Amino acid sequence: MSVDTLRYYERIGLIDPPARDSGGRRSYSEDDLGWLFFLTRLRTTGMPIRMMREYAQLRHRGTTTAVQRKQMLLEHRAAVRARIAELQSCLEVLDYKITHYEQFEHSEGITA
Amino acid sequence: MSVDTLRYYERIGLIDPPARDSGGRRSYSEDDLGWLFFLTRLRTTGMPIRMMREYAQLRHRGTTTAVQRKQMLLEHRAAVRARIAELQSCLEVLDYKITHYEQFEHSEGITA
DNA sequence: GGTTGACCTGGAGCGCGCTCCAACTCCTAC
DNA sequence: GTAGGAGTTGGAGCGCGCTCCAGGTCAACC
Repeated sequence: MSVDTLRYYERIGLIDPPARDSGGRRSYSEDDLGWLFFLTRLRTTGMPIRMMREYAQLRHRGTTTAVQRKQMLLEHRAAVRARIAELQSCLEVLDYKITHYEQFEHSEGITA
Repeated sequence: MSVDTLRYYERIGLIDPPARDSGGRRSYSEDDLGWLFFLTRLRTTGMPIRMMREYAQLRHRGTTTAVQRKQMLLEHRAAVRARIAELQSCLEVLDYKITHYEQFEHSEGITA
C-alpha cells in the first residue's frame, strides 16, 4: 500500500488520523494497522470506497451499530461469493476455448 | 451491454464494424455475437481493454497468430484462477469476522 | 402524412481509485 | 554544520471504462 493511498484514505475518512511522533510524523497503532488490514481485504474483494466509508462511519459510532455492520459484511460476503461463482463460470468458457483452440482459431464466434 | 458500450468497443477496434441494413443500421452476424459474447467473458474476468484489443488484433491477423492467442488465454486463465484464490482467501477473513463479530465490535483491529 | 421511437454521429463528461507534484519540515549520519 | 532522505501538506492530474448529449436520419404505425 502506497503512502499516497494511505494519505488518501485518511483524507476521505476511511481511517482516523493516527497519532504523531515528536516530529509530527504519523505513528500507526496496532489497532490502526489491524483496521487497515481489514480495509485492504474489503478493497481486494471489490467493496467500493463509498461503502467502506459507510462502514467506517458506523464503526465510528460505536457498538450500537454492530448489527448494521455485521449485516453489511453478510451482504458483502454474498456479493463476493457471487463474484467467485461468476469467475468460475467464465473459467469454464476459457477452459473450453483453450482446449478446443485449434478448431476455431479464426472464428472466435462459436462458443458452444 | 449498452448501445454506448457497443459503439465504444467498435470505435476502439475491439469489434469490427458490422454489416449494415438498408437503412444504415448495424446488423450483427452470429459470428459478431459470438465474438461479443467471448469479449464479455474476458471483461467479466477482469482482462483490461488494452489486452482485449491486442487479442483482437492478433485474431485479425489470422490463423498464424493462433499460438500467441492461446498463450494469452493460458496466461489470463492463470490470472483468473489466482484472482479466485485471492477472493477465497479474503472470504476466510470475512467469515472469521462475521462469526466472531460480537467479540470485537469496536476494535476492528484484532483479526487473529 | 404526421408522430413516435430506435438508431446514427462525433465529441464531451464522468465516477472511481488512486498517483503525482512542488515546496516544505524534520531527523540522522557524517 | 551540512547533506541526505524520509515524511508532510494541499492540490492537480490521470488511466480506465464507460456514459451521456445534441442534433440528425430513418422505418414503422396510426
